[in-house]
Amino acid sequence: MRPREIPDIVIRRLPIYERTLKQMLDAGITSVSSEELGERIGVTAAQIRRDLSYFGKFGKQGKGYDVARLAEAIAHILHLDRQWDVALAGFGHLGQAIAHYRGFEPNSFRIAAIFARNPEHIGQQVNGTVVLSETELTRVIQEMGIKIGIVAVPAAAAQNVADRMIAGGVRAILNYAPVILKVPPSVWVREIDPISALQSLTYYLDNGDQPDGHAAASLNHRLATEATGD
Amino acid sequence: MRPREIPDIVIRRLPIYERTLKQMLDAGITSVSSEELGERIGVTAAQIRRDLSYFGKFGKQGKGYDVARLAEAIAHILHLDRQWDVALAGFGHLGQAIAHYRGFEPNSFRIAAIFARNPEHIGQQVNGTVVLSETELTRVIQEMGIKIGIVAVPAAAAQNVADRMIAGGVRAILNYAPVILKVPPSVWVREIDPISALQSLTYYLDNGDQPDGHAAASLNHRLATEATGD
DNA sequence: CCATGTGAATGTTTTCACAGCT
DNA sequence: AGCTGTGAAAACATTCACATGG
Repeated sequence: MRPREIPDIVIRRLPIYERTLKQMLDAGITSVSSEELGERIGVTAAQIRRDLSYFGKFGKQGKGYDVARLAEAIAHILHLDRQWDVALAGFGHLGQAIAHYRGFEPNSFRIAAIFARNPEHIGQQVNGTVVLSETELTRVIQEMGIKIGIVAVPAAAAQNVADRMIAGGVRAILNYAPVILKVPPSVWVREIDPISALQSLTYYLDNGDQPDGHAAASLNHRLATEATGD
Repeated sequence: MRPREIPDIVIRRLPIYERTLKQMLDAGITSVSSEELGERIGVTAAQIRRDLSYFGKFGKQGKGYDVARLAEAIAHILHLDRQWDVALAGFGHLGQAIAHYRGFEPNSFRIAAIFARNPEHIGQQVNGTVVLSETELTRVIQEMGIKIGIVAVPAAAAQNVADRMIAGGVRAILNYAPVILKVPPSVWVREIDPISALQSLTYYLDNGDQPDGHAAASLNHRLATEATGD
């Protein structure tokens, strides 16, 4: 029998838990209750306890959770206790911002390959990674065994780039292009879509309504929407 | 009595419907069934019909929907039938990528003010918008009547920037910083969090599991993930 | 006959509330 | 006394399935 199916919505909350625990650890906090953690994150204590219960028992009754231990446990569940090579396709303003971002390395990722179409970009280096021609995309991804791709090319090129990443062995894609990618069932996609996010925010503006269910919607809403960056 | 409360999850799907309809229009398609639209987007036909039913009747039995008319109706619901001024805080690699992005104008937004801390950036122009000192943030936002802010500053500065945007009158924030912003109930926040997205993807990699519920999870998952406001 | 719009059924996620352990 | 982990209940979201109207 299967260990029980874990809802994707739960998986999407775990990185926030892990990040918050690491921040607490940096602040010298070594123990935390679900109540306290929930307050920092903006979710209920019950939700945190329920989410964690899918994976085991990490707390001590009457005491709470050991911050370091729980952070490690979640990192392990998410396979963050190793470094993942990522392939970046696209080197326009967005791709360059992604390539320069220093938040990947401390969080288990490394931009291990960058692909551009513009000949002027090919050969440039960012953080020690050389920009390659996008014609090499499938081959290099395959040879390097890369399983994660970031699509930061214009909408019109996104599906083609995704297809070629998948042909090279990519199984997870972070898509910044405003397009719904068609991928086989073995491939996971998360969308980063700031325009959609803004367009849904305007619904609540200027019509005199107060948003309601505000606090509750917070993290869940974010997780549901997967958004984008830019 | 209130017109009935519309779930935020529904609001978050509308921009995708609108975008897809506009793409179809560009392709010369003038009529569409919920079945066909759902297939393009990756959701069920029933979901599209249910979502639209919160707002009225837009289709013709036996015929489907008029693409242009439905796109306009959704744009109207989301208040996209006007242009929204947006304030951008942060002008590092990410902020510059956002400032240069050409996708705002055609989608009802305009980066109307940019704020930086680095003196070398202040005074620069991007698409006709001058970069101002972040010390001016609250005053300028207030004077310009800006209601939407984009936070693209380092994590440590994000809460302070958000507070000052809100003091200036901002009611909706797109947050790129990896921090949970604390905001009053009258303010909505959506998170753009690529690191979290990647960290949830790795759960599914390398453990031999096939993703399941994949197709169904797609759009909903993305929507669920974005978080915020509340 | 086709496809919408929607009650009813089903499925999923969150919250309640408390037994049980420290 | 305090807080976890979890059955059970409630709330929420999706899908079914069909009456209805073009």
